[in-house]
Amino acid sequence: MNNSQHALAGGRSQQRYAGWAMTENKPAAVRARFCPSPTGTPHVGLIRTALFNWAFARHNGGKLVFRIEDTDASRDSEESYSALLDALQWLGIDWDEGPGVGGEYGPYRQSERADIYRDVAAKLLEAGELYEAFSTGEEAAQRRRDAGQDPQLGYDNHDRDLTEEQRQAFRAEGREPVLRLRMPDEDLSWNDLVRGEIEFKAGTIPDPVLVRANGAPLYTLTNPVDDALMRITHVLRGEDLLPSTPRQIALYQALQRVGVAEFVPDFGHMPYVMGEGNKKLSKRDPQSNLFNYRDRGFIPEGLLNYLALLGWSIADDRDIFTVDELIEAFEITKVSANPARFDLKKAESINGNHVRALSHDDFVARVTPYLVDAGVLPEQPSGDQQAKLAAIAPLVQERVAVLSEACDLLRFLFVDEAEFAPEEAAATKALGPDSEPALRAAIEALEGLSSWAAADIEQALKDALVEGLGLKPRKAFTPVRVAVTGRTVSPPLYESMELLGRDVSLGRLRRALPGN
RNA sequence: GCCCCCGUCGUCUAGCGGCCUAGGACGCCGGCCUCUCACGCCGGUAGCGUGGGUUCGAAUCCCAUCGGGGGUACCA
Repeated sequence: MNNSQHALAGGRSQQRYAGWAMTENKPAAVRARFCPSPTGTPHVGLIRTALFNWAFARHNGGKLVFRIEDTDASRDSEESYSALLDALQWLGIDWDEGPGVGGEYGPYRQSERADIYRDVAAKLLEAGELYEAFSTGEEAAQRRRDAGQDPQLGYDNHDRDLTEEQRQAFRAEGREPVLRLRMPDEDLSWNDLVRGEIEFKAGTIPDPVLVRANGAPLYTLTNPVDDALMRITHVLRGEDLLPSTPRQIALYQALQRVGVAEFVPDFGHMPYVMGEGNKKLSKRDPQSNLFNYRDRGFIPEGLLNYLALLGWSIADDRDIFTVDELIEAFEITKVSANPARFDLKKAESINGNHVRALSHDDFVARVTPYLVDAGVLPEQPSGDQQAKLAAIAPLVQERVAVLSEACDLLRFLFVDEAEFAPEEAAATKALGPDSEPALRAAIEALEGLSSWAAADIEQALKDALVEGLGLKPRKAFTPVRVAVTGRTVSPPLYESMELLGRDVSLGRLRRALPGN
C-alpha cells in the first residue's frame, strides 16, 4: 500500500497527490472513463463512446469517471463544454466522478492539472524515461532523407543520447528542448477487449513528444498520466486512438517504474460511426451533430437504443430494449470491430418503438415543447388547448417516429381560424371541382346532427357519402379530411372533427366549397 | 512508403467447425386491416470480397490476395 509513497518527490507532492497511495494490484472494481476534448458540438460517435463506457461501468457495478481534456486552448471552448454536459444530461448518462460531482482524484479538467503534469514530467525526466530533444521536425526529416529513408517514418530518435555538452551547446544557440519518451526495444502488444491480440513491432514507433518546448504537456502525456492517477482500469475509446496505444503502454511502464502508475489498464477500441460513403462521420457533417437528433424529436430512450446497436446487439432476434436492459446485458467483448454506418431510417424506426411505449401523459409532456417551438401552441397553452392535446395525443403518438412529426399532424387543431387554410398540394389534389358533391353532402349531413361525437359524425358521414352518394370510402373522405385538417394525412378524421367542434368543422367545410 | 485495424443481405447485425438450403432488424416490394397516414399482422427481395489450402464437413481454422479505413504532429 505504501511502497510507492517513497518514490514520490517530496512531502508537498504527497499531500497534493493523495490519490497516489497505491497498491500493487489493480482495483477490484471497474473504473472506466469518458474523456472528451471540448471542441465543437457533441458527435454521435463520441456519445456512443460515452454510452458504451457508461454501460460497461454500470454493468460491472463500477465507476464512470468523466474527465475533460482541455489542454489545447486554441481548439477548446466553454460552449462546447456546456454542450457536452447538456448532451449527457439529456440522455441520462451520468458519472460518478468528474465535473459537478467531484471525486477523490480531481480536478477533472486537465486545464486545472498543469502542475501535476509538470511534476510527473520532471520525475520521468530525472529517471531517464524522458529525454530532451532539440531537433526540429525539418532536421529529423532531412536526416531521414540523407540516410535514404522516407521522412514519413517520423522522428529518428537522434537526440536520445545527447551528452551534457551537446545539450548546453543547443541551449547556447537559443533552442529549447521538447521532452520525448524513450520507447522500449521490445514489441508492444495487448489483448484488445474488442479486437483481440494486437502487436506492434519494436522500432516502428518513434519516440513521441510528451511536453512541448514551452513546457505545455501534450495529450500523449496527460491522457495516460490521468488514467494512471485516476486508477482507470479499462480504457474504452474510438479506434482512431488505437495506433497511439503502444506508446501509451510504454508510458505506463515508465510511469510504473517511477511509481506513478500501479498497473497498465485494459484497452478496448471501438469502431467508428460512419456517415454516407466510406468516411468516418465528420464533425462538420450535420448528421454527426447529436442535437440535430434531439431537435428532430428523438427521445433519449430511442436514440440510446439505436446508438447501442451501432456495434453491439442484445440478442439475435431482438433490437428494441430499454437502457436498463442494455446495462444488464452489455458486454464490451461482444462489441463488433467493424465500423457502422449511421442509418437515419432505422434510427427513427427504433425511436418510434420507444415513442409508442410512452404513457399518454408522458408523450404529451414530451411533445409539448416541440409544438411550442413550431408555433403550433403558445408558450402557455390554455386549459382548452391542453385538453384537446390530451385527447388527441394517443392518436398521434402511434403515428410518429420522432416527436417533431406531431407538429404538422396537429397544427389544424390549434391554428387561429382566420389563418387556417388547407395545404396547397392537398387542396389541388382533393378539393377540385369534383369534390363539391361530397362536401355538400357532408355539410348537409353534419348540420342535421344533434350530437357532435366521433361515432355520430362517422355514422352521418358514412350514410351520406358512402350510402347516399355511393362513393368509395377513400374518395368520400379525402375531400372532407383535407377541408377540415388541411392535409391528406391526419389523425383519424371523426375524432379530429369532434375535437375541432361543430362550428369550426362546418365552417371549414363550407369554405372548402369550390368558389369560396 | 511504413505501421495498424476492418471485410456476412443496400444498411446494422447473429454466427465461434456440423443446429446454416446463413437467423433477426431497418429499408424495399406485395397482401391483410382500414376514413387517410401510421400501428399491427402475413408473405417476399437480398449477403458470407476473391483464390488456395486444412477437414468427412468451413461464414467459422490457415495462407495468400483484393478492397475499405485509420495512423504516421511540438492536435486530441
